[in-house]
Amino acid sequence: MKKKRPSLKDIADALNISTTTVSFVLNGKGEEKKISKELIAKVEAHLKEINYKPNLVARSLRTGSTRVLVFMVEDISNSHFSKVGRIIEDISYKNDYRVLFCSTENDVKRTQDLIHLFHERQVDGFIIVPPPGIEKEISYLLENEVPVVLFDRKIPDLEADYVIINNFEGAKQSTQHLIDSGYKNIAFITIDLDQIQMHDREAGYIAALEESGFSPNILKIPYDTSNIPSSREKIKKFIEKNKDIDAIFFATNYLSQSGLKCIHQIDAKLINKLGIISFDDSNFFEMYSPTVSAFAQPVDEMANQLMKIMLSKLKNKEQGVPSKVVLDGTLVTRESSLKK
Amino acid sequence: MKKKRPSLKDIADALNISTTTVSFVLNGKGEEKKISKELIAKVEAHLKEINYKPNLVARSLRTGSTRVLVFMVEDISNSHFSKVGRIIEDISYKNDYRVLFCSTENDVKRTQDLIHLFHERQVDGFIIVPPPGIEKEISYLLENEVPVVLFDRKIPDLEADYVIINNFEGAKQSTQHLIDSGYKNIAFITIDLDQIQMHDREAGYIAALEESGFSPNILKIPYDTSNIPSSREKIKKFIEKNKDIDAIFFATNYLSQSGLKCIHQIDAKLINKLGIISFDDSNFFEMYSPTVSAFAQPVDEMANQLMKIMLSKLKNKEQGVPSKVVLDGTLVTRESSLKK
DNA sequence: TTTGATTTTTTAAACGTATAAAATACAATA
DNA sequence: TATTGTATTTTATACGTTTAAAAAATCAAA
Repeated sequence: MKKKRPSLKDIADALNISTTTVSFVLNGKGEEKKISKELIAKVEAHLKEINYKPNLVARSLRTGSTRVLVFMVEDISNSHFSKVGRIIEDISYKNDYRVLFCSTENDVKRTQDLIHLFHERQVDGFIIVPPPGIEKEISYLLENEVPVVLFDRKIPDLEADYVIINNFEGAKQSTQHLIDSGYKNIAFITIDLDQIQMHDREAGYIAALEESGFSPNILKIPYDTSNIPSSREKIKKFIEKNKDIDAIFFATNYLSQSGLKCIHQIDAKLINKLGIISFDDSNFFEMYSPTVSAFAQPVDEMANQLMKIMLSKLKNKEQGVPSKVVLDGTLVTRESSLKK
Repeated sequence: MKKKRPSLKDIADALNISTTTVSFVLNGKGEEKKISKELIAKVEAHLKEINYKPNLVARSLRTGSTRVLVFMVEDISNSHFSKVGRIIEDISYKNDYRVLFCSTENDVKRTQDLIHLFHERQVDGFIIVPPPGIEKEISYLLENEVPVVLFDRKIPDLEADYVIINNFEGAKQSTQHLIDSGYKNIAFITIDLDQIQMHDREAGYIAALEESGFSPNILKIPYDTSNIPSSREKIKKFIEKNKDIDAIFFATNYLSQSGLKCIHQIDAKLINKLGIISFDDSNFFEMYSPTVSAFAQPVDEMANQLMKIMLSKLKNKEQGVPSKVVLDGTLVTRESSLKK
């Protein structure tokens, strides 16, 4: 005795009216469609009584819209991304959209799968932090006129909307701050990925050093979520070998966290001698001792801009030139970057 | 000039055959349905050529199945849950299901929204870590014969399938281990939530102490993700006030992490005097210094059991008595729980 | 060249909703 | 009374699939 979920038809039959009428009332179009007050009341009462839940799959098929957006980032548990995600979720809710979150882990194959999974299920829009090599899938979405907004990094030569920050300036400013604090031997620890935002950060670091006549000292770690211990080994060796380093600029917040652990392991007192600054802020940094300085991305503004673009694309399917938004971050100076 | 995505009909028209034939080939039923080899080849070639992607919304409406499962946990960024999630995702993929992850944040309202969101979109099954107060929605799903498997904690008086661990035994064993290591004044720091697994852990702690004639010393922190600093204040005060404590048993891995930071802040050397053990393991624990002992849940087995139950429910919609699986965890002893 | 058997392909309906267009009811007007 | 207008409700179709059942095509035997 399998209980079938009631459909509009069942309700219509029970009340001896047409499905159209029920549908109008259900969608709050009763008045507009001039359904009589009594009938509206009757239908509403019945809907409530049986606790009717519409079949959104059927609705989506009919309307062509799922009212679902996808937010795909490198790692949703990274507080930088999850903060943006939370704001996006709020704005979406207010506009009657739901948001699905997922992590690409910077893996192309996985990202492709996710994009297809959601596109075939007709989600209405994508907000994506694109991993390297994903150009083709993004183009595919674009060709099919699916709203896409890139975030955190753009894809060169691709005419897509994006919201990013000025990575070069941010990195230059951060490095300059360390120089201003009196550090003279500033290392840069980054990820060995061919992504434009990483190149920009590196370039900003080098530019600041050159202006002051210092020379760069860079360590590149392979990006590999599954092998954190090995990255930590690399960082450790690097620090131990370069005894003259008096400050380190980490290119991402998770690198900083790994780095701090390494520093602690090498020598619990070492942290008090090194100047530290991180690209991207993290909750962790104001809890650590010493508190850690960071170049923070404008989380609120990014989320707002992303959703502004997304909502406008959802509204007018025909689109003009892509919006290319480049925001400035702010340097948050805490204890770790002050000369001791 | 909006480009419509091609449908089965379009393909059928282009090839001058019926949609049925196309559908059979698309679903690999060509041979079975005795479509001629040449026609199969022709259709397949065309499908590939236009890079056809079926509309899964339409398919779901027709078949009544989305082949999507939902994995709802307290916090997907907690490594305990994300490890289980990863295995579940693997098994699901092999069985042609996709998995959506989401965090309830232990919030009833949010969980209700999520359950409705997904149920109305006809997902095929739910694996849920139920927050307190969610009984009604779970019952609702059960009544509608939606496959649900609870995990991490059960709901008393609810006839649902679940996979949990023996929290009482785990806590007792962990406490006993501290006693065996020579600690005499063991505190228990837990979350002030009316959840059965928390009660069991507390009871296990108390039972072990009583057997050895020690008396319990318990701190309960309110569960509140948004207010981590305040919990840390509470822990800090508790430790500072109870100078005689020589060991602490934390009821969850995130409490342990907060706790470790507090201990470090109070006195960098304090960690070397205290015995520490955590319920639930974490990646963090083997990186910390000292490495942290934990009572680890059998992540692999839990995931396997969860999926075994889920897949069987998905197969035979009619179900007999619920599967109630209670697993044993294992004590992972590391440096932090050895007497110094 | 008809019959039957077999192979191959198509017709038609269904899933549950939304909505344009048509239909009905009812009152007011001429 | 017939006509027009307005208010209310329904009919019919579409969205893109899947699939039972019917139909057509092919071939072998009689």
